[in-house]
Amino acid sequence: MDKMEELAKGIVCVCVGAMRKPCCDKQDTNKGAWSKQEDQKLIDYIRKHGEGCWRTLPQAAGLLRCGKSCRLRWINYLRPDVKRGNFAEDEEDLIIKLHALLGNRWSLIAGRLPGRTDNEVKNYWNSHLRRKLINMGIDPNNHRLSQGVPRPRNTENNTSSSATSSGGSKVKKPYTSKPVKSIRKDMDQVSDAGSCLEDDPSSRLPDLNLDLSITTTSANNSHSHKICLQDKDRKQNELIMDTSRDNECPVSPTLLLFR
DNA sequence: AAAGAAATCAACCGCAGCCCG
DNA sequence: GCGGGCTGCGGTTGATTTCTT
Repeated sequence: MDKMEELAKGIVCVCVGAMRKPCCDKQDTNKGAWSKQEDQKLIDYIRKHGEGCWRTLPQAAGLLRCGKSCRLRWINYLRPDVKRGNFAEDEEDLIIKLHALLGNRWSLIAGRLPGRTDNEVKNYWNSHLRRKLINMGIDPNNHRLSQGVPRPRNTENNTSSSATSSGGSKVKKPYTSKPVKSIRKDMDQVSDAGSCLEDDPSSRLPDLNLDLSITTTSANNSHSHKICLQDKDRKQNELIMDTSRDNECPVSPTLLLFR
């Protein structure tokens, strides 16, 4: 079936010469996991020539990969400034807040997390944070308190569970109320992220073509993120997301967003 | 110890937007 | 203004790892 489709595509491409070329000649490219040699070739080439021109890079670097694949491998894994390992609690909070603001714009979110890639943030959201919010009774798609999901009885328990998920050891099944597959089904039933902003015109975001800059300030026990939203007209608005963790506020910083 | 289930993450795919001729 | 090429993004898949029974 697949081969027939490929064949058919090929025939069509030959017949209509002006048609858009595929990003690479799939017959001549490797797929799947990268070998160490391939990684090294890519690193060496980019060190010499720099990033860019992904389409011609594989051939120039002697790689049997398509340009897209090279770019992805470099950005997500090989780039020297890629930060690997568990997400800090700060980073988790920031992702949740930015997701509430921006929706699934992973590259924008990742851009605010030094050393993190969009793919990593996306994976982390889908595997950890989504469930975390669900468990807290928050709809991860629109960041509203959801009615169908039981509210947390003890906030402290929930915040502590969040700490474990971001901690050093891998804690499996921190939020076992729902298997992933059923969560994915749920996704179909609720609107996209940010939709809550759409059904409430008063809270609609002005324009998401924003220049976001975030500064993290930590002093003593207080902790806050300042987010500067700069729109196309260079009109700047500052949004302070107070995530202070002092004793007055035993609630997870995450929930402050929904107050 | 083994098998099955669940979780994680790297990589692929297709589309949209930008840029340039 | 239009069309084609390239890049980047987000959704999805599938292999691998880890946990549970």
